Amino acid sequence: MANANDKVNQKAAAAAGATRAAATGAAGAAADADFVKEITPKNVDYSQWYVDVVRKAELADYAPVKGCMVIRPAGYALWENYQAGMDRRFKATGVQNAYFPLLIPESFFKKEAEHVEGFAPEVAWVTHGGGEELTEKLAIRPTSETIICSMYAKWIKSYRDLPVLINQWCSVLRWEKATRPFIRTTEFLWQEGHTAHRTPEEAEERTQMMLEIYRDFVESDLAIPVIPGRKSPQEKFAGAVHTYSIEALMSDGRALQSATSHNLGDHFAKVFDIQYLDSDGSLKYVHQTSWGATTRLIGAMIMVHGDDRGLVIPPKVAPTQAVIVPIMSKDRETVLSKARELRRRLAEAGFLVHLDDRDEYTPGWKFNEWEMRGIPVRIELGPRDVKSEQVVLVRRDNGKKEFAGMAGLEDTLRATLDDIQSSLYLKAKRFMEEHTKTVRTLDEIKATVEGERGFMVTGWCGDDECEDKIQETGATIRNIPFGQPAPGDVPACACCGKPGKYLIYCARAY
RNA sequence: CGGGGCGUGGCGCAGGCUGGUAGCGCGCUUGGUUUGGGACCAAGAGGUCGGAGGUUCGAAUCCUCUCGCCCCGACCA
Repeated sequence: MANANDKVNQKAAAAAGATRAAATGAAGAAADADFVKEITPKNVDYSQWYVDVVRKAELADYAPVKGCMVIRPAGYALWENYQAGMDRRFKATGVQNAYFPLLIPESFFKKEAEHVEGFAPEVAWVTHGGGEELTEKLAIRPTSETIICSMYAKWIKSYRDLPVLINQWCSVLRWEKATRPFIRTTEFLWQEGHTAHRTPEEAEERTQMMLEIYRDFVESDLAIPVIPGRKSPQEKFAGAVHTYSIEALMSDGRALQSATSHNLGDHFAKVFDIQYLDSDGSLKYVHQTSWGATTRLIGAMIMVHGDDRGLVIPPKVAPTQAVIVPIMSKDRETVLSKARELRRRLAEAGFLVHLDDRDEYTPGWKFNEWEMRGIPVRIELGPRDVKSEQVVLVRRDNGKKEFAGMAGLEDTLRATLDDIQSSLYLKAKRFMEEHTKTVRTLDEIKATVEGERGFMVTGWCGDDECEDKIQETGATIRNIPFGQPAPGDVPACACCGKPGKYLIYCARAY
């Protein structure tokens, strides 16, 4: 890593002198390498690029404990915006927030057989407290179904108590073997929604409703296109009847499960004895759902939109939407007071705007710095602009510069941010489409996984053995997308060649 | 958990083979000149070389163990 990085930087530094003179003021993607230091280019080492972006943009840093990371203010501000975007949508459907304990008694955890089996390998246990060994060890929650179900059993008595729609924002712990910042860490932040319903139909409706909320949030706010669908039985949540997911495609061609929604049926209700008296006088088990999204979505945003200059944040979730960089060469006070006035104006208009009036850095340094941090729009304001009542607007997504009149700047900025938001989505969507191909055989899957990667669309007979064979190629069935073709139009199974039962999306996944 | 790579001031690295008590660039501090794409000059501060043992008169360097990070695979959000 170090050697590759070093060589690249030397090369970039050498090239810089030659090209910098030629690249006058006009910014462009072609000039990328000249200005980027400290970030390994994507095509040299993608993983290193990712880690470099995380650290240089100060989103996170490694913590003293293996697999754990510190989410720094720049990263946490993103998460707060994600939370706001999702929380608002959850509440609009009647969901309320609550908080359940971190520690779960072993006996609770063991009740649902499939659930234990699925999570056992990655659970951390508390065995001592107050200097003494505990009589029953306590699991640090890897997910909260069990503790929440135990409470639902106490709270739910009548059909009039239903539905119960509760969500909690918290962190969970899963002892992972290989970790990467945001994508997979030992402890991670998430939300987990847990609902209880009167009928299976109502539970199923909620399961799909929540997946649709995730799809809407991820596509609208994070500008990441996704494939919504159902997980294969092998890939579903441990203890669920079935699981739905939204799958996104990262810019290295690997898929990332971005959120999941589970129909738990009455599996947990039966082992936790969550029964209600229905209007017909009979005792019935509730039907449940759970659904979650995590800080992994930050990793998705980095990998979908980021480039060799660093982070690119979609305006809708950007903690800072525009940064004003004053050029204070001469007439310092005039420029600065104009910049302050501009900041106030834009803030009053509702924009998240920052004025970088630090004296110790040159404008050029600030340009690079804010690009690395992914701020959607830069507003340059110099003596010439003050005279002509204008500013220079520079877009992070494509580097384009334009002059904008000081009057009506609010409208221009609004339109620019909107355009960046939709451009990012369209660009990602185009990438996903260009990296989605139809395959017919295992060999084709294998070749694709080892080659250009991306999504592979094919048919599947539904047998576990065939899914296992797909997994041996390094790819997995990401999901069975909604909107399946008519039974006769499903392609043949890529493994056994028998008539396909499902159209599936496969990919090498994170 | 297997295979590979790397741990040396805040960051990136050199030194290691051939042991002699640590150096470079960036950053940081102070002063000055600068400011439209990572400015310049001068003077400074900062390191028990990841950790623990061992070999040796002497260890960043050699040996053993250990911890961490990164990459590639198997499992997961």
